[in-house]
Amino acid sequence: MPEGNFQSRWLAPGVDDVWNQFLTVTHRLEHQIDRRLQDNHGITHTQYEILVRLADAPKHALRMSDLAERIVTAKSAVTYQIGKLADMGLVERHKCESDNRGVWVKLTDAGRERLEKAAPCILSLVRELFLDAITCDQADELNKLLETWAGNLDRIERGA
Amino acid sequence: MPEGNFQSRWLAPGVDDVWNQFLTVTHRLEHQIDRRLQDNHGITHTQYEILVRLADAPKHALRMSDLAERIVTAKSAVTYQIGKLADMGLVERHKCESDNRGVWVKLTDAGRERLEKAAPCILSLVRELFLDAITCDQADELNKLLETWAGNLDRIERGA
DNA sequence: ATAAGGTAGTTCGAAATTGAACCGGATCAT
DNA sequence: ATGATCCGGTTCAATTTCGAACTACCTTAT
Repeated sequence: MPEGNFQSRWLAPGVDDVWNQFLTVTHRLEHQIDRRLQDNHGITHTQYEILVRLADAPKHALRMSDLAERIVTAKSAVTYQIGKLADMGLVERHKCESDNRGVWVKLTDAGRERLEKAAPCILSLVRELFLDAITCDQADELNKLLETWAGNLDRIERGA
Repeated sequence: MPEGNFQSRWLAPGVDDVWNQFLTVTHRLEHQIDRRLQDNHGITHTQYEILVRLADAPKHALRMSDLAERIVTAKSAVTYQIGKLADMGLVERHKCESDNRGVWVKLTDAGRERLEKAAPCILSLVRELFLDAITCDQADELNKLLETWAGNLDRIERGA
């Protein structure tokens, strides 16, 4: 650390930029998606994600914990959001027969409709911003990277 | 949409997975970083980012607005966080001579020290999780993608 | 059977983020 | 210069998130 200058390049040059760019870009992506979803369809990105997960699930229903795991948030946040979505009529809670502690969350018809209306809008944005820039080869490459990162995260989360 | 089944594959197969994985992985990455930073160094990821930006800036100082732009949050959030960091003594506010409305935020010595202690910890995590998985070629490739995405975001933010 | 420990979900309080409203201080026209 | 407008930053209320504590239920071992 010569002449009192602060160490501003933290990693190998170039690599350090990748990380910074990565953070910035992901923030900006989330921002844009959130804004468009909110403006045009009255739901947040989190809520949209919940609807998508439910739509993808068999019988369009999931347990609270599964939902929490899939959208990567605290259980309490899921309780909160499902409360809001239920108030909007987009989702319903059902008793779980096999486990009396459990709750099934099910997409309602209104929820499905809302999602079907929102999805094209948001997907066109995702394409425009994110996917159109990627060739098939790059998508494969990126996918490999994401798998690796996911694996690393599994390991760390287990180990820590 | 045959036999009432919901359209669960939104994009071309594979591509759609990339997007989902991308969201999940970024969330999990942020989570891990936040947790480690909080547990070991008593600052949040946002606060860490602010310290880094200040350290990188000439004279270790930035204007509030610049900071807001760089860490991609609302101005009010920056006001809030700088308040906290100032309470912790990691940062100082200074009058701006050239513009009496303005505020310079400057890293204090304590702030620099805190950052120097936290950086290796968080960087080793970033390496372990994120960077070690990348070859130089992949880093270049990823960098190109990020540039493109950033460009797209510029365009959209301008246009919308 | 029953006690011990684990799990599902909610509740609660604290912290963070946002957008809108606001307050000067600048800037630019006439 | 002076009035209109713009810009930097703060304040405020509303929303969201998190973690810890809690309740109720399940599971397992003895």
